[in-house]
Amino acid sequence: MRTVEVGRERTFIERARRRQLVAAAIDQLAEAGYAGTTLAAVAARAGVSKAAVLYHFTGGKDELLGEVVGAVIADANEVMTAAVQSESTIGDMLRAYITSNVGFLAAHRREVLALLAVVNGAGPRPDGSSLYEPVSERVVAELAGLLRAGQESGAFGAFSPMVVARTLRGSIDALEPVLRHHPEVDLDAYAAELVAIFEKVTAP
Amino acid sequence: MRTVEVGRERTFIERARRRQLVAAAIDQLAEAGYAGTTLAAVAARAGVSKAAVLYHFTGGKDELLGEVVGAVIADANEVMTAAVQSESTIGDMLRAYITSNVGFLAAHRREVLALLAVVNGAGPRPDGSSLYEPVSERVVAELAGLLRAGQESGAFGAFSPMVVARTLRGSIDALEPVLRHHPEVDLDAYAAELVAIFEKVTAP
Amino acid sequence: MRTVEVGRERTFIERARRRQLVAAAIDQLAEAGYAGTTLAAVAARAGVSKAAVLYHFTGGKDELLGEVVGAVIADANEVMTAAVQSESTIGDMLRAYITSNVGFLAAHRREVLALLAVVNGAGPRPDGSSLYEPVSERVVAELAGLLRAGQESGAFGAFSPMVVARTLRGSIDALEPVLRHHPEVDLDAYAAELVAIFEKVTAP
Amino acid sequence: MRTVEVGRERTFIERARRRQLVAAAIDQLAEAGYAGTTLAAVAARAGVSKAAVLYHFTGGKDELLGEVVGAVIADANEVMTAAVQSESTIGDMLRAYITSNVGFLAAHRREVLALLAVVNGAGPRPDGSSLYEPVSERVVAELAGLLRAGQESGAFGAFSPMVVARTLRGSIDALEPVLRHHPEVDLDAYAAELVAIFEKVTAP
DNA sequence: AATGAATGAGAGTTCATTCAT
DNA sequence: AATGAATGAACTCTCATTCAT
Repeated sequence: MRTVEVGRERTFIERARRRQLVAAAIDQLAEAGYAGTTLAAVAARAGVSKAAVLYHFTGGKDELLGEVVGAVIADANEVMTAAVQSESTIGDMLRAYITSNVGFLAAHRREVLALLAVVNGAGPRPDGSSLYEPVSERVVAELAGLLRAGQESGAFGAFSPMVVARTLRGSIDALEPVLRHHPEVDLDAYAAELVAIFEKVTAP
Repeated sequence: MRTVEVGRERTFIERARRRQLVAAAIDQLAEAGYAGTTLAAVAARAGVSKAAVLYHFTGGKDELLGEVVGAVIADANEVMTAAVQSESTIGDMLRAYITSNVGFLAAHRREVLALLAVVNGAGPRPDGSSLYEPVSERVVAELAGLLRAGQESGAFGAFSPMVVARTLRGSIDALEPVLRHHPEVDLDAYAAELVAIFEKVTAP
Repeated sequence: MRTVEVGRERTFIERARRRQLVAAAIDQLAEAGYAGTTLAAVAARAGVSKAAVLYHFTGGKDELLGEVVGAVIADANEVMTAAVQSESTIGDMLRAYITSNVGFLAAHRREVLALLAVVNGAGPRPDGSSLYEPVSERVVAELAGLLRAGQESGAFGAFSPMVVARTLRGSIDALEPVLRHHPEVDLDAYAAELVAIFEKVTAP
Repeated sequence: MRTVEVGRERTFIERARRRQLVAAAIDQLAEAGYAGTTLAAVAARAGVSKAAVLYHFTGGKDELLGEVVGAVIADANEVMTAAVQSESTIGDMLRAYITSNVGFLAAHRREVLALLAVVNGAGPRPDGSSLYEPVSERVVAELAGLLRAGQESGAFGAFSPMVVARTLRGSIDALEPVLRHHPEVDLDAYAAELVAIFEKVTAP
């Protein structure tokens, strides 16, 4: 019964409602976490009925949360890709990667908290597979690629690209409690510190 | 909310049962994640009834998971404190911190996966408070203290202790997917890489 | 409950649409059964919106399914009445009843499956009343009348007209699984067997 | 999560509760039909909560209704097998089949109405397969076997065993509206009429 | 004539928790 | 010390129906 019409056209109003519902879901996730994000809560936040949410997201909660994840990742990707690609040296690219990433976190606290809530909250599937971990692993792999390229070009020194990539991702993800509980922290300064740290790490 | 009935005596058998149930909870958390860890699942794993779990953990699921967190943290603390305190220079202490931490991860995969499942999976309480984040924050603060001491003694160079502390914690927590999905990774080598990284970062 | 708005005029287009929707409902009933026949499914099959179905069938699902029942029964009636009335002896009439009925089943599998789906699937109303059983009872009563007339004219022997009428109806309705799952069965031969059976039963 | 411990032991109380719930389901099915038989209705009838029903029938509604079907079929089988096997000639067996079957209907109206409600109401599965039709088909096949044996022994005349078997089943199933709406009908007499009918049909 | 949007009522199901035994 | 039985609250999801446009 679940129609999977891939390229299905959407009206303007429908797109607006979907955006509104995704926004409500993001807010709810950021504030109440994965477990606290029920369809009822999202619907109430958006001022509509539960059924309305399911009307717009035929795929149910999965589709809604999937859209949250997709939307935030797409936004972040856009910002970061632009920042990284506008640089010419690999060292500058790494700097841009860090600063644009932290910048995105600072500018989209709620979105990022929501993303982390979903990715951490949606445990392993009953069959053991994991829904979102492949995404993270891909991100780490790409980052490792950048680092390895830097080494090959002589811009970076010796280190294990995978370990440093994982370390960098972990360093950025570790900002979650800061986002949530320490809004007073100056994230630009934080980004500058991170840049300094990874300059030391990658120095030739 | 965790009741701390001061002076509550426990018989030997009772302590044994509690330990058994905590172990079952750890296994369940490591395999099925936070959402997959229901009282029924834990009880079944331990071969007892749901009611038995609640008999031993009057505080309900919260108390059980709290005990999981407490037990794993206590174990880790013991190992790491011993390792760190057996060193004499601050640099060696940092190295010991990292290697003993990764060593603990390697030796207690299930426990650590369980701990992370609880800490990441248990969202904010309905009242907004957070159950486990203070623990992490305390850990970060202690680590920052160590780093700051190193700076004051001249053993370490200039950097933001809080940022590096958070970075180090994030780096270690980022090992979770490795623990879960890449058992082939040599964690001793990984620890050595991490040591190298943070030697560069803290170098005077 | 079926509203009979006397004198309600319908345009040509409206009648066509209704016929189309009834046809879609028949197809859906035949394939997916009573439970699988939702307004959404019928609308999708007809290529219109759910709301369109309700626009044409103000009485809602009840009216739509009622029309299905009515249409199929009317069709069957027409065929069978013609067949029966073209015979002159009562014995021939009974034969014609059976063969034309099975013939209708063979020629209108989908319609008959749909009819049976509705009649068997629609349970008693909440108030206890039954929507379609009166129809069946009327059919049985008419058939019993034919049999009784045969007895009074001396063409048939002794038997309970009501029991034989019910038996004959049951015999024909028992063809449902054949229609659905055994399309290879030769229904003409089946009809001939039924005729033979009821000739024995009604023989003087 | 659904444990399928086949040979699972049940306590006395549990068996009693299950029987009670099956009885409540039978009553509900007989009175309100398949669609009217919700877990809430069954639970209310039994004076327990919905959750209690699911506590005793881990498999949910499917298991409950399956038990209804199984129980009624087992009861009917017992009665009819005993009746048929206590006869020595095939002709007597057929008579016993009919009378014991109608006798069971008379003595267990509600059970039989419930059985028919489930078998007719549970439409085709989404995958197209049917849950209970195989049962009916098996019954028809067995009956046809009996008839064929009668023919081979010379006790019965010429006819199609499958058609007569289907006809007999249909004849008995056609008693449903009588059970439901005509409690005044004398079912012993009805059975005698059926016996007479099928004696004529099977006469050598 | 027809629809997209929205909804309320109710479905089956899960789970932490209570309580008499 | 431990349990079987039971429950209430909450969850996701389905469906016939309404209504402004």
